[in-house]
Parts: sequence; C-alpha cells; structure tokens
Amino acid sequence: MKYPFDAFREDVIKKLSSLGYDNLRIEEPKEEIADLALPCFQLSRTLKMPPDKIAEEVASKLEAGGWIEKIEATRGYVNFFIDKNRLADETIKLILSLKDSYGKLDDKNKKVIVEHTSANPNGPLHVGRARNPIIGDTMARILKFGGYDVITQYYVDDMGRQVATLFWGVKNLDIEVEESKADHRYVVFYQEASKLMEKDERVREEINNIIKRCEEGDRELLQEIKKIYKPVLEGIMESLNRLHIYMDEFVEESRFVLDGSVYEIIEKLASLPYAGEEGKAIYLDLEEFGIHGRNKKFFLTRSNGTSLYAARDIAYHIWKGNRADIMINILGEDHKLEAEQVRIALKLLNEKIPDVIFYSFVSLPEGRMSTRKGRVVYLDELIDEAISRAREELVKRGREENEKIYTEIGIDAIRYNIIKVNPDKAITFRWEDALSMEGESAPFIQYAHARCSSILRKADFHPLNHYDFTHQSEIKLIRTLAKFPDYITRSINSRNPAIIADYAYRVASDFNIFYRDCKVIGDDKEKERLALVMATKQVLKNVLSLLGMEALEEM
RNA sequence: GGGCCUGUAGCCUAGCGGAGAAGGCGGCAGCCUUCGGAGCUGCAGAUCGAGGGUUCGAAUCCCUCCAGGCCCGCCA
Repeated sequence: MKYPFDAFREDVIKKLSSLGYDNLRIEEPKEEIADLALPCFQLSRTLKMPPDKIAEEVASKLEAGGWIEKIEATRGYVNFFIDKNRLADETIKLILSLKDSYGKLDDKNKKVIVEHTSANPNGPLHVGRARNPIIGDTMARILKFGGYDVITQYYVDDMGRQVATLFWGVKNLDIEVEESKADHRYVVFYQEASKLMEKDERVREEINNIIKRCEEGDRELLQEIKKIYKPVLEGIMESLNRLHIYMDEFVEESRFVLDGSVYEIIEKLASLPYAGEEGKAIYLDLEEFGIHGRNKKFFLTRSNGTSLYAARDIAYHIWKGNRADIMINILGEDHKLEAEQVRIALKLLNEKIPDVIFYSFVSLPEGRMSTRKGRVVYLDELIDEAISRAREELVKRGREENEKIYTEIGIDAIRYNIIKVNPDKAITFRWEDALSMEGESAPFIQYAHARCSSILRKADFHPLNHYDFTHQSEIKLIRTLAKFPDYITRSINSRNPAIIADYAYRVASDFNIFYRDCKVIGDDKEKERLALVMATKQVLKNVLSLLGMEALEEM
C-alpha cells in the first residue's frame, strides 16, 4: 500500500536525485513550516557556498509537480509542500474505502514472537508489573497492523523458587482465605511459606528439594505443581482479559529440561574457550564481552549439575528463534544484566538474538511495591477503582448508567495512562494520574469518537466523487489523518507503542478544533464535512483498536 | 568497586543533531440562541540537573560531576 505521504516523499527524492543529490537526509519539520525539508548546511562545505544560497539555487532549479505543490527556499532550507487539495481528496477516499485496514502496512511475511508478562504464577499481578502486558499487547497489535505475523507468548516459570514455594505452602499449610479469585487466594500461601522459609531451615530444605527434583526433570512432580499454579495463572489471565489482553501461547520452562535441550546447549557453551568451572558449576567468563567487575562470571549450572534459570532461558530463545524471524521481549529493567548475558551466549552459539523492550518500574510514593511488605496496589484493585470512577463520571454528567460503557471507559483509561509514557521512564503510581479522564487520556479520545458518531447519527452521508476542503482546521485534521501510516512505521521501528498513544491524542485534538470551527450539519459544506467526520471516526477506531481500547458510539 | 536507565515550567510528559523547546494537569481570565462542555480560547509559568567539549548548528552526541531508579546470587 502506498499512502499519499509516501508518494510525496518519493517525489521529493526523485526531484533531488534529478539534480544529482542522492542519499541526503530529508527531514520532516513542524507542520506549520513545511511538509518536508532539505537542510543545506552540510552541503555548504563541499559546495563552498553559503547554505541559503544553495537552498535558493536548488529551489530555483526544481519545479513543482506530482505530489509537490510548492518548493521554497527559506533560511538555508529547501522546503517542500504537499499538494493539499490532492492530499485531502485522496486521503478521505482512501480511508473511506480501506476502512478498518486504513493505516495498515504491506505484509512483511515475517513471523514475530512477542513475549510479554511472563510473571511467576505465584500471586496476582500488581500495578508495578502491569506495564509489561500493556506494552506487550499494544506492541503486538501495532506489529500486526504493520504487516507482521505476530504471536504472543507467556513464558511460564514452572520450576523456579517462587512456584516451588507456592507449591510447598499449598501442600503444607492450612489457611482459611475468603478470596474467591485463585491468584488472590493462593498468594497468601506463598507469603506464609516465604516467611516460614526464612526462619525455618527445614522448610527451606524441603523447598530446595522440590526445586532440585524439578531441575532433574521429575515429570510427576512438575505435573503436581502445575495443578497448583494453573489456577493462579488463570487468575492472572482473567485480570489481563479484563484489559483486553489475550495470550496466544504459554511455554513452560520445564520443557527445556524435559527435552534435554538445556543440557545440549550447556555442553556446547562449556566447550567454548570462555567457559570455566568452579567446583562443578559451569560458567562463561564475559570479561571480553564488556561485562566487568565481579559479575563477569555467568553461571549456567549449579555444582550439583542442574541448570540455572538463565541457561533455560537460552534454550527457550533458541527454540523461539527457530519459530520466528523476529523475537521481541518485554522485560523489567531489573532483567537487563541477565538479558545481556543471554544475548552474548546466543551470539556465541550463532543463534538469533531477541530485541528487548525494557520498562522502568512503577513504584508507589512510599517506595517500591512489595507484596511481602503489603505495599502493593493489585491490578484488580486498580481496575475496579477505575470502573467505579468512570461510573461516577457518567453520573456526574447526567448520562445513562450503562455498565458496558463505564466498564470500558475505566479499563481503557488504565491502558492509556500506562501506555502513553515511554517505557524507559520510571512511573510513580498516583491514583489521580492512573485514573485521569481528561486532557491526555482515553476518554478524551473516545469522546471525540462518540462525537463523530453522534453527528453521523443525525445526518445521511453520501460519498462524493471529489472532496474539496478549504478551512485550515479541516486541512490540519486531514493532514493528521494522512500521517497515520507514518506513525505506525515510527512506532515499529523504534519499538515504542507510546508513539501511537500520542497519535491518537493528536487526532482527537485536531478533531475538536475542527468541531469548534466548522459546523457540519446544515452547512453548505455538509457533504464534505460529513465525509471528514466519517474518516476521522474511522481513524480513531483504528488507532483505538491498536491501543486495545474500544471505540464507543456513546459515552 | 563495576554497569545500565532517567533528570525538560509547581506537577506529569513529548521532542533525542537542524528553523521562536510542544502538550496535559494545576493556577488565573473567558466560551453553552450551533451538530455531546470528558470540550474550546487566552494569560502566567523553562538558565532543557550542573559544568566542560565536539559541531556551521546541541535538550538531543562526547567527557566530568550531582540527584533519583535498577542491576551486579551456583535466585528467578
């Protein structure tokens, strides 16, 4: 699919090429300035001419044409302007004909596995971890839209200390818990068992023994453990489903022990010159790969011969890499070192390397979230609170108390408020931010969509052969609608879903300005404007679906 | 001791080599005889953490320092 701005960019490149200027960096300035621009400062040295002279000369040699309406030289830049009439006409037609597919990019014929969440199934998700599934799910949606074949995966750590502790707790402790949701009920056993383990040597040994048996590949025990963690995992997924997050596949860590692949990989790594042994434990010395200090030793096995988590992670990535062209992992920043170690190991084995989106933590004003210290806000609490807050807002506005609507508004507010911040930025959780429903927020965007729907309900839309727009608020809106595919590309290339959240806001904001300036129903330009409203509604719907949010007809 | 990330107005954020640093919240002043006011307009508010450097050009790149987060276990 070639979109108007793509065609325009090609025309600009072609023009410059006709003068012998190839491979120059063309930039996209602020839209009030121009649509594309060529800065001439670097050419200044080779051509031995002042930049403004170069710009003037280039501009004078080029003629408008094709998608280019006008070429101007300004202060050392050659500015290119797109043919606005054609842009408006073609963009509107394109949106109205492509509908839900508008903005999609060509099929890449590449398979992507997005691994996200992968939380230990020992209790409910708290909001400190909620960033992970929201980033992962949104990125997966964007990649699909961008033409990739995407599968989402949850890597289930079914043989680590946390699950073993949970298992021990459930088997040995007798605790009455009223909670009906399994993740919330079982976490109490986990917490109790953790406490006991700290002060009771025997408990610790029993748990260690469970871990050891798992690592040795005790299928029966693993099955028993699965019976315990499964309901917890289902509880986690139930919470995620509330946020419109679904998972395609669950991959159990134990499979890489059971099928022996971890040990094959360890053997291969152990034969490398970087390998070493301490007792019987095998490690790689990563000094040469830029990892210094006391953590340069990357251990793959324990001295009892069993594999370590990171070794299994390597096996998992090799397995994944055989099933995908691109791997994208969503990980908390605390996993940076481990991810780097795994990356080096994969490289040494000549295997595919994953891209990782790291996110910073969500903490509370009092400090980092901790289930143990009771300093947590669970995702379910946040969701419940958001929904009840959305209901209040509806009541406040004298609207109908429709459960489907306020549930949707509450949920989407959470998703939006989390996704709009770049992943590498730490977030301090504050209820008023997490539940924000005005300004840069989900309801702002949904409201624009509901407004479009409301207008369209009141009038009959008939398509035209040609669309003509003149008001600057119309043009600004259309330009924003036309840039949708560019934002998809940017978001995918930079692996940053926050870019799409920002785009959604811009569309809604530009629509509000258009709405203020341009009367639709009853105006001379009603037919054109109805088409523009229709197109805006479509783009809002498409972008909302990328964010996992619902396009509401009313709210 | 070693390393990664972040620092932009009272608060939250965008921009990450190019053209008066862009939004939101909060504050102040306005906008309902127009299609939904979860909206819109205007005003005030920024030595882009500090100091050096590279460059025709630095919030953006490099170095040093300061502050905050995160990691450095034969845990996961």
